[in-house]
Amino acid sequence: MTEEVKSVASDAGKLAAFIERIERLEEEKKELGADIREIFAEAKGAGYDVKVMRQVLRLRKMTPADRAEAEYLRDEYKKLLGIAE
Amino acid sequence: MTEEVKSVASDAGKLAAFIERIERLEEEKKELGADIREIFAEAKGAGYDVKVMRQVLRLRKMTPADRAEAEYLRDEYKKLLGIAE
Amino acid sequence: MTEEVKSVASDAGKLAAFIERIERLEEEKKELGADIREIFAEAKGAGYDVKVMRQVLRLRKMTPADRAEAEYLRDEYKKLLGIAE
Amino acid sequence: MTEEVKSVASDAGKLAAFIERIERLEEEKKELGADIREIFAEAKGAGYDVKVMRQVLRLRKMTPADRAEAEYLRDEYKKLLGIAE
DNA sequence: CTGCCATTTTACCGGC
DNA sequence: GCCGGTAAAATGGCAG
Repeated sequence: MTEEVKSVASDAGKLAAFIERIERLEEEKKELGADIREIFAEAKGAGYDVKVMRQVLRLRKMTPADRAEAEYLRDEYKKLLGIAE
Repeated sequence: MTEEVKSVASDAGKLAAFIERIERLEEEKKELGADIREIFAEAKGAGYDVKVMRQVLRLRKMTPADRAEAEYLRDEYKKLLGIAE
Repeated sequence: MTEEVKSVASDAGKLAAFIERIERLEEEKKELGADIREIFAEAKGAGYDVKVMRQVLRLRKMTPADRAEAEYLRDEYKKLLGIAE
Repeated sequence: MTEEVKSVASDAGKLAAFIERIERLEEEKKELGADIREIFAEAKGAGYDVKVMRQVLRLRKMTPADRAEAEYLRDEYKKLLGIAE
């Protein structure tokens, strides 16, 4: 007596609801992205270097172990290629 | 003759404030991403195909964009023809 | 149980070789960019409007892409309809 | 007796020639890009970390002064934000 | 010098 | 769990 096999056209409204909820959330996400860009612009106006800020943000996201690993690799590659410290 | 404008040692708190505001917003963005994934999971549980849903979302996004594109192309051609003859 | 697979201290020459091949190709790319700019300059000297030329180039690139796009959209819709009914 | 005011439809062939030369060069540029991506893939297959390779390439492009400046700024920001060395 | 556009780069997500 | 491709973001370059 399986009545629920695969949702099809019958509950189109349900699918539409899912889609719309997702679209709403994506819209909010987009706005947050805009807010973030605004803050970077503001920081730039205050004399900070946006690129470096992004690097730092990346570092703060990493665990200490990841950070160590990343720095280790970069240093090794630099050594192998003869880039001065 | 100060050419050095980049903010550095001064305003430790200001930089930190910018960074923290950004991190807060990124956190919210991340949460929205999680919410969206949840809805997909829910829809999947209701028998919908996630891949198809993503296609629908993409199409809904693209279709208006495409219309704008087509209009843009027409405009460009008109401009070019206006110049050439 | 070596879990460390990332190449590091070994093969200094190998890494350097990869890097140098890439740098060589990037160099060539850059030169092509310069050649292109030169042609624009030449065309400008011959009385053509660079901006318009760029539009023409863009249109010539986009028009086929757009056709592909339209076909793609049709396919997607067909697929979706095929599933829904 | 200015005969050369603005090139127009009359020398359409000339414009076409410029356009085609440019398109040819752009095509070559694109191929070089593909070649580069291929090398990265090869390096990856050999166990190298592509992301780090890109960092190193960037470093190699910088002058020592730029490099020092970038590292100085990054370190300062890290200090200000309390990121451990 | 600023804004725009193209390219590159990063992050995400489903599939294997 | 990793890899691949795909979409968004960011960076760099150019014309104005």
